[in-house]
Order: sequence, then C-alpha cells, then structure tokens
Amino acid sequence: MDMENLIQELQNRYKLSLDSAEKLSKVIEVIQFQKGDTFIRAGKINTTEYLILEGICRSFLENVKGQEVTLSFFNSLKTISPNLTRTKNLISILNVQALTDIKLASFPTLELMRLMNENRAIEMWGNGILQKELMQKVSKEINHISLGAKERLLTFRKEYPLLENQISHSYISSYLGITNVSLSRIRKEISNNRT
Amino acid sequence: MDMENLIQELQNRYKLSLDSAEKLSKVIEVIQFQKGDTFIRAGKINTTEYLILEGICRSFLENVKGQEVTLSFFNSLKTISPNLTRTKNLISILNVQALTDIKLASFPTLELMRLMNENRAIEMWGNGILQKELMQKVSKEINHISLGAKERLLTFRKEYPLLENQISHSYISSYLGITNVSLSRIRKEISNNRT
DNA sequence: GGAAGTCATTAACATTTGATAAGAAGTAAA
DNA sequence: TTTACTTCTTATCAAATGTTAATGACTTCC
Repeated sequence: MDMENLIQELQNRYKLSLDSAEKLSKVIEVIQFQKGDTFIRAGKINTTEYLILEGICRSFLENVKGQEVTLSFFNSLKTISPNLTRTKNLISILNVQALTDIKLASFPTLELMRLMNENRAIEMWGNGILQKELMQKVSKEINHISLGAKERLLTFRKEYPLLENQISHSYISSYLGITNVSLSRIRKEISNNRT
Repeated sequence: MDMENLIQELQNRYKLSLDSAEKLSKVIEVIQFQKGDTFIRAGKINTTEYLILEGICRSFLENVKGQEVTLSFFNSLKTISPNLTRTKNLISILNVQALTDIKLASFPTLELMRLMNENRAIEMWGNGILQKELMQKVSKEINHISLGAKERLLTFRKEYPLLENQISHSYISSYLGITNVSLSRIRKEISNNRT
C-alpha cells in the first residue's frame, strides 16, 4: 500500500480530516515481525494501534490447562486496537501473535486520540470497536453452542476464506475448540461428501 | 429493598453523587413481570436501564435452527447488563425474559447519561463496562472451548449458586450448550462421585 | 380426586469427538 | 541425497454427548 492509499485508509477508518490523516501518517511506523512472534502480550502494557499491511495474526489466551485457545484471526487491512485488548489500566488481557511474516503500520493510540480531538468522538470510536467485538463474540458463542464441529469448520471457512491454506491447522483447531486429529477427520469427511 | 438502599446501590453502581443518585431515584419506575414474560425483544427499541429487585431473568437469542440459546442469567440485585452493551443504535440485539415473577427498578438510559455528565463523574464509563462485558464473554468462550460439560456445570454452579434449584433446567442446559438429558445425566454423575 | 400437562430422570443405542500411536508428506539442514 | 523435524493424516479404541422413548414426580385445572 502506498502512502496516498494509506492516508485515505486512515481517513475512512477513523473519520479524520485529510489534514489530520496526513499528520497521523507522519508518525506511523511500519514494523515487521516474523512468523511466530508474539508482539502483544497478556499482562503487558499496550498503547499502540496496528493496521495489518501484510500477513496474518491471531489473538489467543492460555486456558487453565495451559493450552492456548485462539480467539480470532486478523488478516490484511484489519486493525488491532488496544481498545480490543486492554483493560482500563492499559494492560492487555490477551496475546497477539504473527502466524506468517507480517508487516504492520503502527502508531500510538494517544496520537490518534489527539487528532480526533473531541472527547465525544474518541469515546464513540472506542465504544464502537467494543460493541462490534461483543456482537461477534455473541455470534461465535451461539455458533459454538449450536453447531457441531463440522458445521463450525464450514462457518470458519466462510468467515475466513483461504486462511485454511495459509496457516498451521493447530491454530484453526484451537479456534474451533477441537483437536488437530478431529479437524483432519472432519476435513476428510467434508471433502468426501463433496464428491 | 427500601429507598435508602436503592439510592446507595445507584451511587455505587454508577458512581454518582448522593445528590444525583437521589435525582435518579425519583424517576425510577418499579415494574413487575410474570414468569415467562419476555420484556426486552431483539430487534425492538430499548432505551431503559434495569435493576432487578426480585426474581431471575435470562438473556437469550435464537440460533439458526430456531432453538433458544441462553447467554446469561441475572438475579436479584444485579443489573441487567447496561443498555450500551445490549443495543446497537437503540435497537436491542437480544431478548431478556423473566424466569420467575420479577420486580424491576427501571429508568431511562438518557437520564442516567445526563446525570453522569452532570457529575462529569466518569468519562469513559461506557468503555469500562463494555470492556468488562467483553472480558466476561472471552472468559466464557475459553471455558466452553476448554472444559467438558461436567466441568462447565461445576463452573456454572460456582458462578450462579442456588440458581439450579430455582429455574427450569432447560434454561441451564441451553446455557451450557448441552441437552436436557445430558444435564440430568451429568447431575447424577456428580452427585454419585460426591458420595 | 382424577385428568392432562410439564419437567426431570433413566435406559438403550447411535453419533461425535478425544486419546494414542503409527505412518505419510513436506521442509529445512547437513 | 540423506537426516531430522514438523505437520497432517489415518486407524483403533475409549469416552462424552446426542437421540429417542418410556417412566415417574409434580403441578394445574376441572
């Protein structure tokens, strides 16, 4: 993505004036991580906004048994905001990890808030992100309760097309809440039925 | 609950001054519903906050198969989750139903907002409760993915003590994501092991 | 008190998913 | 190319959960 497109993206995404978007673009730092890197950690302070330019990430947490549970995936042009991950005191409650080599546009949340200027706008922006996330969670919860593993995989494919061929399947199974072996079995069942 | 306690409850819950809490208490309307009544409906406008004085409610939604999925329970002296967390553009995104005869203290969300502004008590109050709600959802999601039905029932019992003896079990099974028959079987297993 | 209805339990069987282990396919390093 | 390593697949068996149906307990209504 070139600079002009990026500025337009910022304008749309954060409802900024052209002027503000240009200012924001000046403080943007493009950073890269390697496949496997966990760049936001639960329990650590996180005050940076990320826009994915290339690659795929996941958010995850450990359960009581020490297994990692994948909560959601982020791919190109998705944002990862501290609004999603942090508590009041700026501490992140979840981990975010690169599943491929990734390139991110990053900038301090504070800078964005400064440019948004009005408190009302900042609050609505943050609330909007959270509300959207909540609705997604409700939807995932209902899916998970109502559907069997096979149907959940089909739903996953609709929601994240292509992803199944781009990342390790263990992340997908921990997202679906099944074992790797079950995932493999279900993949086979589905492909057999499609014949 | 007498008026004095109610006012104190409002103060704590919404971080209002005594004065503001008293003002709020003046616009409170106490309403009653019968067991089974669904008094907040998905898709309908809702602009009201509720505090449960007596009884038990649940929030729920229909899944694609037409079955009702219970999202959470609310019992005495809990607020039904704040309007902000269950509406989008004033439209409710879920149903709330009385599971016993209930008595509610209700007041307009707008009035609460007005009083909060007056206090300038908490900017970002909404952000805080949305985040709290989100964390609860994340926690339930991880539980549901990581634990078997028996462990989920035990978790449910810790989170909602007594509830199991006060409401129809079909609501509990639809909350846990299992069938009524499985719930009954698991109850028996647990009580046998406790011997 | 009896009849009808609802709900929880139990049983028998089917299906799904997990656990373990072994093999196959792909990838990276020597 | 060989070796080692990881990941996905496949097979077998065990455990958990769903389905269906019958029964008993309890309420409600007449």
